[in-house]
Amino acid sequence: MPRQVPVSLRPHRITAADVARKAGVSRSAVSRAFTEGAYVDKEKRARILKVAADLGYRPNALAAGLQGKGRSNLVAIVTGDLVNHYDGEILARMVRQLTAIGKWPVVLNAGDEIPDADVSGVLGFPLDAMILRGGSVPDDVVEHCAKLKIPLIVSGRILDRPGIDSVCCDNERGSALAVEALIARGRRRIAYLGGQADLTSDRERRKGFLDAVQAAGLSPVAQADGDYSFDGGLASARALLTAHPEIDALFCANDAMALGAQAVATCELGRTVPESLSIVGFDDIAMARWPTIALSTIRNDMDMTVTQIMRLLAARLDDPDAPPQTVRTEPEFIARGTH
Amino acid sequence: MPRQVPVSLRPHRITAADVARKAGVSRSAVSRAFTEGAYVDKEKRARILKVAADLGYRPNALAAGLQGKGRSNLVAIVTGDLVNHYDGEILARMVRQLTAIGKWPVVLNAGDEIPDADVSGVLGFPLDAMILRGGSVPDDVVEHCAKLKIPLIVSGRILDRPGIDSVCCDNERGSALAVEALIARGRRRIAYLGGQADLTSDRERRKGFLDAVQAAGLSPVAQADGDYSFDGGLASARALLTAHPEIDALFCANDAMALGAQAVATCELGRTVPESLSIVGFDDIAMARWPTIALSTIRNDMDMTVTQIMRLLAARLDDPDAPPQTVRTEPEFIARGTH
DNA sequence: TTGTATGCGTTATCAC
DNA sequence: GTGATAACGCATACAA
Repeated sequence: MPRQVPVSLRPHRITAADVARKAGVSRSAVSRAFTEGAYVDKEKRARILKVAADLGYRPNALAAGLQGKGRSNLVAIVTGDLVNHYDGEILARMVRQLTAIGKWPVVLNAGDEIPDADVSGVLGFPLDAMILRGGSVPDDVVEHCAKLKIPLIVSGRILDRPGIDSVCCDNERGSALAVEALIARGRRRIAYLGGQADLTSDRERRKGFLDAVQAAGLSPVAQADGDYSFDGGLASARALLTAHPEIDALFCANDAMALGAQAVATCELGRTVPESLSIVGFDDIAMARWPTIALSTIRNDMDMTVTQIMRLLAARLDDPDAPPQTVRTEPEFIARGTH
Repeated sequence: MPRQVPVSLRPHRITAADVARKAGVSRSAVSRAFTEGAYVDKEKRARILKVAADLGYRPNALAAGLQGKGRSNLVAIVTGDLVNHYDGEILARMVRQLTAIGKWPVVLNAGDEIPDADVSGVLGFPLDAMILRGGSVPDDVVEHCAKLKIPLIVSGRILDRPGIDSVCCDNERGSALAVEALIARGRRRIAYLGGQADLTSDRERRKGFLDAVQAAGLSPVAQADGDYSFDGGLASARALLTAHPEIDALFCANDAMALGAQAVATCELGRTVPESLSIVGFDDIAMARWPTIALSTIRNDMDMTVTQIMRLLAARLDDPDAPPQTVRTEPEFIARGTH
C-alpha cells in the first residue's frame, strides 16, 4: 500500500526523514547528529550535517517542543505601551536577554489594558513562562497560568499571590527621594502628577509622596491622575497648574508625564523650569539624559530589573515548585536640570 | 500492560485525552468541540467545554501547528534598536496588527546588526512568515528562508531578490521634499547628516539629498555618516558644525540624529534653531510633535507602512507562489519649528 | 453525529 | 554505535 501524499496548503518543509533518505541513514541518526553529545560516528555526523545543510534542513522546533521532556522555549512577554519609552527600553533588554539563553519571546502589546483574549490565546502554546509588564494583572490571567502550570513573572508591581515571582522598584522609597530633593531645593508647594490611580505602581508612588511630604511637615498642594503618557501628563499638568498657580514643584509618576508637564508649563503657561517650577520624573528613560531634556528623575534601574527578571525566570525553570520570590530594586535620585 | 507514567521535568499539562476521560467522550469529540463549525451535538459540546474550563484545558498550539494542514501562526519580527523610537513605534503597531489576525509575533532585537545566530535559531520554528525591519539583510538569512519556504517580508528597504516582498518609503523623494523646504526657507548652505552609509535607506536618502541640492543649483556644504542614534547624531553634528560653521541647515537621515544635532547645536555650540540653523529630520516619530521638540521632519508614515506589511503578508499567506510585490510609501514634509 | 485510526516531525528508549 | 519504535497532543479522513 503506497503511502498517500497529502495535498497540503503549506509548502513541504524538509524533515529528518528526507535527510535520512538522502544520506542513507536512519532518522534516528539524523536526530542524533543534531543532538549535542549524542553517540554518532564522527564521520557519519559530518556527512549528515552536510546533507542537511544542502537540503536546508532544520529540526522543527514545534515537534521538538512537543516531545515529552522538551521545552517549547517560548516565553510570552506582555508589555505596556511602547510609546512611553520605559516599556520599550525594558522590552529591548528582555528580548536580548531571552534570546541569549535560547528562549524566544512572543510579544503582546498591552497598551492601556491587558488584552484578555490575546493573553488567553497565547496560552495555547506550552510557554516556558510568561512575563507581565505594565498594566494591571487580571485575575483570570493568573488563574489561567496557574491551571496551565505556566510560570508567571510579574514586573512593575508586586503580586502577593502564591506561586508568582515579581520584581518591582521600591516605589515609595523613590517618591521619598524625589520629595527630599525638591525640599532640599527649597520647594514647599509640591504637587503630585499621578498615573492611573488603579495601578499598584501609582498607588505606591502616591503613598510615598504623601508620606514624605507629611514627614517634612508640609501638605501636598494638589494631586492629579494621569495615564502615564506624554499627552496625559500635559493635560493633567495644565489643569493642575491652572487651578493651583502657586505650585512650585511637580513630582510626576513617570518620565513621559514629566515631559508633558514641562511642555505645557514652558510652552503654554509661561513658566520656566526649574526657575519658577521644579519637575521631577520617575524611571530615567534614555531621553532624560539628553542635554536638551536633562530631566531630573528617579532612576528605576532597567538593567537591574531585567537582570532580576532573568534570575527569577532561571530559578523558576530550574524548580517549578520553589517558593515564589519577590524582589525590590533600589531607586536613585538623578539630579539634572529640571528640579 | 499498564501505560507507563513518564517522569517528566515539565509539569503535566491537561490534554484533550484528560478532558475526554472526564467528560466520558472520545478525544475526537473534544477536538471537535473546540473546532468552529465541526459536527458535534450542541449539548455535548457544551458539556465538553464545561469540563475543559474546569480542568483549565486549552488545545496545545504546538501540536496543532504540527498538524498537516495547520499553520504555526508564529511570525518572526526582526527589528532594529528600539531606543531610536521609530522602530519601537512600528513594532508596537505590528504586534497589535498581527495579534489581531491571530498571529503571534516572535520578536528579535537586531540593534545595529542582525544577529545571524538568532535569526537562524528562530527559523527552527515553521514560521508563517518573517518580517525584517532595520539593519541590512544578510544573504544567508534570505537563503535560509527560501530553503525553508518561509515567506520573507522586508521593510525599510527594497530587496530586489526573487520571492521577497518589500515595503519602503520613497526615500529619495523624502530627501527632495526636505531640501525644497529648506531652500524655500532661504537656506543655501545645507549639509547632510547621514546614517550608516552601508544601509540602503541612507544611500537613497543621501542620493535624494544630493540630487535635490544640485537641481537647485547649489552644492552640499558637507556630509557626515552617523549611526541613526541620538548620540551618533550629536557627535557627527558636532564635527560637522565645528568644521563648517557656515552651515545654515542640516538635513538628518532620521529624527533621532536630528534631535542629537539640535542638542549639540543649541546646548554646546551656541546656535539657535531655527534662527541660525535649520534642522530637518526623517521619520516623524511621536516625539517630534511635542511642543518642546517641534521637529520639522519628513513623515515616514508608520500606519501606512504597517498596513502595507500586513497586506503583503496576507497576500503571501494566501498564495505562497504569487509574484513578489514591492511597495513605496509616499513621504510628506511636516513643517514644525526647527526649519 | 460519533468513535477509531492515522499522520504531523521530533526526541528518547530500547534492543541489537 | 545503530536502527526500529514509542510517545508527545492534536486534527481529520474514514467507517460506523
